Amino acid sequence: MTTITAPAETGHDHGRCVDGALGRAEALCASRGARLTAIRRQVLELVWSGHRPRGAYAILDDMAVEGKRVAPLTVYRALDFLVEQGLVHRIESLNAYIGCPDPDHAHPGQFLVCRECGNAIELNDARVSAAIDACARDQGFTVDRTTVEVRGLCTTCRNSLA
Amino acid sequence: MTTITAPAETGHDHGRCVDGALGRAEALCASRGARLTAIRRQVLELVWSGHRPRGAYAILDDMAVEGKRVAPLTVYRALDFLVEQGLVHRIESLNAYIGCPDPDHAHPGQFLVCRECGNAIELNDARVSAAIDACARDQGFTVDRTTVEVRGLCTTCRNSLA
DNA sequence: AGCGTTATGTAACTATATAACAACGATGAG
DNA sequence: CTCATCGTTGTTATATAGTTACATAACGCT
Ligand SMILES: [Zn+2]
Ligand SMILES: [Zn+2]
Ligand SMILES: [Zn+2]
Ligand SMILES: [Zn+2]
Repeated sequence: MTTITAPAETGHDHGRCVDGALGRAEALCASRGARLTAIRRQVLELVWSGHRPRGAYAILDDMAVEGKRVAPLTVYRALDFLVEQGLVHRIESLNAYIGCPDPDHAHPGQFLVCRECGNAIELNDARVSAAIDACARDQGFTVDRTTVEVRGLCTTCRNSLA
Repeated sequence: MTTITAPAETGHDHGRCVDGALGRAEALCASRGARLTAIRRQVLELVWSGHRPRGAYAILDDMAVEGKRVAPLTVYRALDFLVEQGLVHRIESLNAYIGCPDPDHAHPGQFLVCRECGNAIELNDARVSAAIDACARDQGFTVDRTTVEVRGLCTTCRNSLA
């Protein structure tokens, strides 16, 4: 199984994309009895403002109105909640966060991150997971969490640089 | 091919371990015309002070003598050099650095990091690399660099917690 | 309403990393 | 050997990322 999110499809209607994500989040939280409060919802929406990972402080800036800034903690708490619920993934190599297109099914998170456009494509490839699990098993290592992040150049950017 | 470093072998003589790493570094830099200066050598030695990833500021503390501290930049510059030469890997999920046991052959870096003892085992498993490359190819993505980090519990710690 | 739990506010602080510019020092050409 | 050059290091300031401690407010149940 390989699930793919295409961030920069031609004709991509991002408003719809965000609405879908927020809708799934509402439903998921409701079904779990988790509270998607106003702040958490706003942070989730801001994480989804594009398909490139967004840093906590960028979100913090987004939330400022008329010189009034929320505290970093407010954002980090919301992000912690969203990550816990699987609505958002953290990209370790960028210290940034990105919305998950498929929060209903638990999965690690494997990402291709373009160095030019900054977009991140989420994969969840069974071959990769299986290979990692096999290695861990060989070492007698019990896996909690895996981080797979690939930096490089996406198709679109490669073509446009040619 | 699966290369393994066992950080916590019983009877592991760490002095020898460090000497070996420094020797390989000397030879490698000499063969490349790269300059392993006193500072760089010291930072490499401190990275190798154990088999757990060490943060830049921890190294900075290590280097302080009688209240005299070097600047962060000094450490970061040395680490940049060491990473560039493949003598050290950066662990993204910990913002920390660890010595590479096999700097002579270029390789990404795949790590199992124990949540209890903090030790990191470096793997370089061809199955994992192949699976990732295949995914990237499927997406038309050109790979620069891959980050594979697995967090969990090592054999030793699992047994001692039992 | 009363009460425990969960979420948010506020402030100060720690940790991680980079920028800009000056000074030093090894190396090689002349 | 001397000077010019380039890579390395020093110094100071600043940017970015994340946490601790404690107070207050909202919610959800009885
Ligand atoms: Zn996901
Ligand atoms: Zn791109
Ligand atoms: Zn290595
Ligand atoms: Zn362990």
